[in-house]
Amino acid sequence: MRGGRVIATRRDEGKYQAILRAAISVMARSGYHNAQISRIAKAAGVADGTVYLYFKNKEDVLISLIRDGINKIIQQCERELVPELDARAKLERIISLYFRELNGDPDFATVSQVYLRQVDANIRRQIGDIMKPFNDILDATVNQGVAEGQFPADINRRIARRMVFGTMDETVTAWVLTGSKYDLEALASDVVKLLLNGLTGTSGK
Amino acid sequence: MRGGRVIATRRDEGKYQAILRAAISVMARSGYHNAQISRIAKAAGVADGTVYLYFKNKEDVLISLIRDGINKIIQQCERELVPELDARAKLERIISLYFRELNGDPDFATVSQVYLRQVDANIRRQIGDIMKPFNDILDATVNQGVAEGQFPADINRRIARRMVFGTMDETVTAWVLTGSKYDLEALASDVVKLLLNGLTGTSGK
Amino acid sequence: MRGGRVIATRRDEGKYQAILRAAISVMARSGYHNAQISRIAKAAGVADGTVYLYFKNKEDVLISLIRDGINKIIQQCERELVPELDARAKLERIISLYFRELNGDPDFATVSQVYLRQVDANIRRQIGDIMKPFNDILDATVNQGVAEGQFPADINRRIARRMVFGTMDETVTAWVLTGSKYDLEALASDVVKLLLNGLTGTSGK
Amino acid sequence: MRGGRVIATRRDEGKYQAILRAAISVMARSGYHNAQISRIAKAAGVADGTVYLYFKNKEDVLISLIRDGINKIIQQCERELVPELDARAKLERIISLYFRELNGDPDFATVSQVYLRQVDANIRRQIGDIMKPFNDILDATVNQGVAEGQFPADINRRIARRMVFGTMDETVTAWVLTGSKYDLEALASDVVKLLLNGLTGTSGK
DNA sequence: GATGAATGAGAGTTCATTCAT
DNA sequence: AATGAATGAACTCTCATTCAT
Repeated sequence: MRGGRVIATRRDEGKYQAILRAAISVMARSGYHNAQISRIAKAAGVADGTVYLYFKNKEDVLISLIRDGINKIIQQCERELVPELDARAKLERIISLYFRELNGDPDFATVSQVYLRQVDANIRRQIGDIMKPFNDILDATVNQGVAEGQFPADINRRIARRMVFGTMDETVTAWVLTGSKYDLEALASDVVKLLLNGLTGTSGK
Repeated sequence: MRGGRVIATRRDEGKYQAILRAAISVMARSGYHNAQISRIAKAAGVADGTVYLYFKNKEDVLISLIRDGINKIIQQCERELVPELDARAKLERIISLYFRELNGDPDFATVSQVYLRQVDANIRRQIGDIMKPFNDILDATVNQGVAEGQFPADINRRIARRMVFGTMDETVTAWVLTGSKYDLEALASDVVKLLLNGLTGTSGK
Repeated sequence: MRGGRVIATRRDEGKYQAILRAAISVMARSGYHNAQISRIAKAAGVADGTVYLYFKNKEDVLISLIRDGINKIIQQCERELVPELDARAKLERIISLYFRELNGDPDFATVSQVYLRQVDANIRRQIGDIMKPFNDILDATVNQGVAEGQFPADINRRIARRMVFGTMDETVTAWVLTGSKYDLEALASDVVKLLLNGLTGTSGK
Repeated sequence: MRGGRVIATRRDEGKYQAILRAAISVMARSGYHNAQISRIAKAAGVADGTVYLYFKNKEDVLISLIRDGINKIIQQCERELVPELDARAKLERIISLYFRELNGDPDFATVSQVYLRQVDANIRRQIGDIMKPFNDILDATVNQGVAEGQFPADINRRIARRMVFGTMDETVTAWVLTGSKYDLEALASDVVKLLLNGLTGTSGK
C-alpha cells in the first residue's frame, strides 16, 4: 500500500491527500519546475515544512501523485475486467474507464501527460515501475485476443500494445491541450472502433 | 525558415548550429531545467554570453532546436510525398521518414519526446505552431484516403489522425526510453500494417 | 508607517532594521549599484535570501531606507514645530533638527544626498512621494511668514522654498563630501541667518 | 585642454563629440548605470569598440562630458564677468548664464544634476576638481561684495557660497525633474533677488 | 582608425530544504 | 505533529571591455 513512500505513514491521511491534491492542481497549471513547494503547501492549507513530514522531497510528491492516480486506474481495471469478457470487450472497457477516470480529474490528466515523459533517469525509472501493471494488462488483452483468434496470430504484439496506448494517450493529450472542455469518455467508442479496424477497416465491424 | 529568431542573424552560422547541437545533447541527458546555459555553452565551445548573441533566452534555445528539427522532417515530407502516391503509400512514407530522421538523431528524438508535451502555456503554444504543418500533412493524407475510397467514409478523421501520430509517438518514446539501441526505422512496416488493418485486420491487408 | 512594504510584516523587526542599517552602511561607502545584496546580507548577519523575506528587491531596500530616514525627520518636525512659533522660529527649528538628525547618522546622510537625485523615473517618483510632506512643511512655513508679515508678500514662494532646501542640502552635501568630520548642527544658526537676511542683509536682522 | 584625457587626441574630433552627445542623451534618459556602451555607441553611430579609442573606459566618458559641459560654463563666466561689474551684478550674470546654458541643454542638465553627487570616491574627487574653478568664481564674487561693502563683513562666506550654489542647483533640479518644460533662465531674476535680500528682505532692494 | 563578435566575471533573485520553537 | 523563518547554493542573464580582422 502506497509502497514507495519512504516516510513513515502519518496519522493524518487527510493532510497527505490535501497535499497531493494541491500538488496536482498547482503542477497542472504551472508544471513541475514552476510548482514551488510553498505554493503547494499554501494551496493545501499546511505549512511548507509539513510537506516534508509526508514526502521525502519534491520529486517524491510528483511520483506519489502519479502512482496514486495510475494505481486507481489499475484497480478499476482489475474490478471491471472480469474473466468472462473477450479481448474486444476488454479493450473497450479499458479505454472507457481510462477516459472516464481522466475525464473526472483533468488536472491529474494534465500532470500525467507531461510526466509520463521524463528525461530524468531516476524519475523515468520510477514512472516505468508505476506503469508496468497497466502495460501488463494491455499485453494480456492483446495476447488473449490472439489466443481467442480475434486478433491475427502474426500481429506484432508489442507494437499493437503501443498503438493502443499511444492512441489513448494522444487522445488524452489533445483533450488536455484544448483545456479539457469536451467529454473525453464520449470518444471511447470511436477510438475502439479505429483500433480494432484500423484505417482501412470495413464498417461491417 | 528559422522564422522565430529574434536576434539578428549572426555571421557565424556554425556557432548557431554548435549551440543547438550542444543544447540537444545536454537536454537529452538532463532535461530542460537541468540543462544550464553554462553547460550548453561549454559543450558548444563558446562563452556563456555568446549563447545570448544567438538566442533571446534559454526558452528560445529550446524552441529553436525543436523548430529546426521538426521543420527538417516537414521539408522531407514535402520532398517525398509526391502527388502520384495514394494514401496508403503516403502514410508509409511519412512514418518511414519520421522514424528514419529520429533514428539518425536520438538526442533530438529524446528532447522532442519530452517537449512536445509541455505544461508551460507559452512553450506549448509555440510547439503547437511548429507541429501544425505536420498535423496538416497527416490530415491531408487521411482525407485523401477517404476521397480515394481506401479509408471508410464514416471514419472519425480527427481520431484517425491521432491514432497515427499517437502510435508513431509512442513507438519513438519506447525506443528513446530504452536508450535508442535498436533500429527504429525497421519498425515502420509493422506500424503501418497495424495502423491500416487495426488489431483485428486480416493479413490480406 | 512603512506603508510601502509589500512583503508581509515579519516577526523579526530586528532583522528588518539590521538589513536597513547594513544597506545604509554599504551604500554610503560604495553607492547603490556597487552595494551587492550579498555584501548587505553579510553586513547584516543574515543570509542573502533573508533580504528577500523583508524586501521585494534591491530597489525596495533603497526606497525603504530613505523613506524610514526621511519619515523620522518629518515626524521630528511635527513634534517640534508647535503652533506658537512664528515663521522664523520654525525655520530655525527645521534646519536645526534636519542637521541634527543627519549629523547623528552620516551614512544615511550620504545615501540620501545621492538618491534624492535619481535619474531612474521609477525611483524618482517614489522619492518625490517621500519628500512631499517635508516640502509641504517648508511651504507652510514660508506661507506663514508671509501671512504674519515677516516675509514680503511679493516674494516668489516657490523659489524661496527651493532656496531654503537647496541651501540646507548643499550644506549637507559639503559636509558629507569632507567625510562628516565637523559638527553639522553647529552650522544651523549661520545658515538661518543667511537665509533670512540674504547676502546683503543688515545685521539688524 | 581636455586635460584629463588619457587617450591620445584622435584626429576625428567629430566622433569624440558625437560620442559625448550620445552619452549625454542616453544617460539623461537612463542614468549612468543603465547607459550601456553599446547604446551610446549606437546612438553615436559608431561601433562599440570605437568608444574605447576616444575614452579610457565608461567612467571616463562620464567625467569627460561633465568636464566639457562645466568648462563651457566656466569659460562663459570668464567672458562675461568683466572687472567693471560690482558683486551684485556679477552674481546676477553668473546665475543668468548658468541657467541659460543649462536651459539650452536639458539633457546635460539632467546628467550633471545626478552626477555632481557621486558616492564613488574616485569619481567624486574628479568632479570636485572640475567644479573647483566655478566655486572659486563664486568665492571671489562673495569676497568682492564684502570688500566693496555690499555684503556684510561678518557674513559666513563659505555658507554664503553654498547658499548661492545650493539655490541655483535646487532650482535646476526642480526644473529637470519636471521635464525641463518651462524657461529656466526666466527664473534668474527672482533667484538673485531672494539670494540678495533673503526671506525677510525689504522690497526696497 | 574602425569594427562588432566574443568574452566571462559578476549580480540579483529563487526556492527546496532545514530546524528551532 | 506542525510551523514558517531562515538558509545559501545555484542559475540566468548582462554588459564593460578586448582584439582579430
